[in-house]
Amino acid sequence: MKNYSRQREAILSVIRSTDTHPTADWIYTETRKIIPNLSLGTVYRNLTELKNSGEIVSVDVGDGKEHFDRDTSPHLHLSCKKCGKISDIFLTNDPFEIYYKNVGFTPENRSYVVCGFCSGCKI
Amino acid sequence: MKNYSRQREAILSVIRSTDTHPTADWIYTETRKIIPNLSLGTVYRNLTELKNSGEIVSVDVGDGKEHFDRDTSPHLHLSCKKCGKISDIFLTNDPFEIYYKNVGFTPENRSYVVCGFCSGCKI
DNA sequence: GTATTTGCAAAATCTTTGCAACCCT
DNA sequence: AGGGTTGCAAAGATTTTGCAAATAC
Repeated sequence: MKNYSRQREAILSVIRSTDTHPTADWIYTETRKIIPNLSLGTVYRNLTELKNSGEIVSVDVGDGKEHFDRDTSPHLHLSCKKCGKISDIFLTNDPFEIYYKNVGFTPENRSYVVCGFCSGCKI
Repeated sequence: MKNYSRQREAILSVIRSTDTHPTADWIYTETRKIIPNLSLGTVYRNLTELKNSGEIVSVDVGDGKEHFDRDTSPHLHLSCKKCGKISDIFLTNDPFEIYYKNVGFTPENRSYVVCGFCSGCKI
């Protein structure tokens, strides 16, 4: 670890091209438009590598799939149970920072996800 | 939906017996000590049912498995990447409440999870 | 030249589902 | 009786991994 690869660059560029929160499979499909013989295993290996190096983060919205996010700054995700839309709310500071300090925890990946119903889908 | 069942009661009692954040498989193993011929499918079906009725919530800590929590009040989970321990931090109020109001979002399941390193595992 | 990375395919993991039998009301 | 629930097993879905060939430095 770690050498340049055309595949990794393409995968990263695809993730950076969207403000949605794509899954591995979506990233695979999109990146194959650039590198047609790309394999899914390569996508997973690179996603792991990109997470480890801090270039992307993963978001769990409770649908059983891992989602990825180009934005690594702490922010809040609102996930609508009906339409599936994931909205971002940017935070100027992390309100939980004080707790990490208190217990001596070193945060690496902050995932603040709230599932519920967006204004359009409210019951 | 919905009839009493011995299985559902046993599953719920197992979840309520621990302050860890068990997976379906752990709940299955433990509940089989009470009902030896319980099947895994029944565990999954009841976990879905218990989530829907609001008796438990699920927590995603980024390990690919769904974890469950008997505590349905909003709180923060600190998940250690090294030892795997998940610590709870109880919140007297939700600092993000203002954002839900602002965008008209109706929250149902709040999942605030931070992965990192606990004080004992700090590098 | 050595080590990393890839494509392919098989395997591993976790979760869901079809169905006949069973339990609850 | 009638409908929800179960156990079992098979199927689904997502992610990981072994390996030889290809690529990067």
